[in-house]
Amino acid sequence: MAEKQRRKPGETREKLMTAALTLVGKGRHFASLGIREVTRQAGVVPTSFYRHFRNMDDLGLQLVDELGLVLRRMMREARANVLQADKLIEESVAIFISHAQANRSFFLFMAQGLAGESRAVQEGIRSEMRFFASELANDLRRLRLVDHLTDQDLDMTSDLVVRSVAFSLTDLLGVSADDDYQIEQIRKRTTRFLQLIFVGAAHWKSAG
Amino acid sequence: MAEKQRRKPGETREKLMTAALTLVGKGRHFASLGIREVTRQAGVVPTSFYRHFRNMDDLGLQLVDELGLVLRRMMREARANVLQADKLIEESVAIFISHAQANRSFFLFMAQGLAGESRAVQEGIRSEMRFFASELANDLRRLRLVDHLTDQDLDMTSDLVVRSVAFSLTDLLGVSADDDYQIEQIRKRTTRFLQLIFVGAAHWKSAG
DNA sequence: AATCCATGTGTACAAGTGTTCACTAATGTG
DNA sequence: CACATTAGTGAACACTTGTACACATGGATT
Repeated sequence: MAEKQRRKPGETREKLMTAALTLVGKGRHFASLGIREVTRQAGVVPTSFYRHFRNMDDLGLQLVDELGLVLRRMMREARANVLQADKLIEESVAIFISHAQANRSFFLFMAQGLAGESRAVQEGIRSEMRFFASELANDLRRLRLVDHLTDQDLDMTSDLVVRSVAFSLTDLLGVSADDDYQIEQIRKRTTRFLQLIFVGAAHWKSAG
Repeated sequence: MAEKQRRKPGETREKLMTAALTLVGKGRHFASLGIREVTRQAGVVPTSFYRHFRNMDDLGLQLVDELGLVLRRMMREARANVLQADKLIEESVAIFISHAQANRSFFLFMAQGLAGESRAVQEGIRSEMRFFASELANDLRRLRLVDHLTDQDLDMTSDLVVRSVAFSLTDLLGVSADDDYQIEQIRKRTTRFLQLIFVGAAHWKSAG
């Protein structure tokens, strides 16, 4: 019989989170996942679940935390790789798309969670997006590309940018991961969205 | 015992769809609803479900069709009520928000379906949004406010507008329906988003 | 008036669900 | 080394689930 096999601490915990993400990656919605289902996918007995999470919402919240890490990695890479200001938008979008592909399940979870069942998860994801937007605003301020904007207007612009990119995410996750043509279309369209927004920001007069 | 009580044709069908929406309105996610749960909410025996729908996805698809009607009503009202071009954005946003409040469950369903479990529902909602965007493009063309834009750029602008509004929807549905302050904030922010986009469109040069 | 069919009802069943409990082995701490 | 804690296991529970079946009934069609 299968004996207890204790391995690295937190390994089962990680297996459970990965299992949930895997199921989401297979097309399931997080809200419809059950404890037994997740433990089965993880190759663990159902009772083990309670050693690490109180319920599925709890697991979702911890996934949001990990999502935060993914987003921070993405920001860091963008900051490191986007050198020429004139290619800023194109390159940022490209980096975003490649990260979204590499962490497909994570971003699926994020897109689902925005209108998900758990209010806490919803709020967590929203909060991550706000953080992302505020970091973007800082970067833009630092680059001094939009000096004429008030802080408030800059925040609004960043917010709109982040939302637009997030929405493109749902486009991206809707097409199969190897449909290069469609992905290229999404990349182009997202780029143009952002360009349009920045043209607007360049000519924006506050309190208009 | 409760005898069969045949009423208007399609009444049970409607009761089932309303029941699903009601549950969504109560905070449940559509993907996590079950047949028994919906029939229970509708006050109908589980087997009745199969007289009208093959499964929950099927019910979802029919909800998307009804959602289309709601959107069309909203468009019609916007066209009838937005008279002065200079208040176009403000008034459209106001109409949108009031419709979103009046049909809260419908729009919750829409927000959920965008990243939902059923690919067909997802595609249906996306298709409704495309239609909405193309209608918006037509209206803008008719009003001759953005004459310098190519058809393609006009489509892109409309698309971005619809997406931004749709995202605001998730903000709106996240706050309680009688939190006037928050709703007013969302209204203002959405209005500014659209103004920013239109400033961008006004200064947009194609093939930039 | 006879018939058909769409739509309703009740019963049944096998499978899956969340959660509790008592038990056990590995690990970190004294 | 002894011991408390953590993290794994399997069996059991009371329910809920989707779906199939046989049957009833009202309205429409013939």
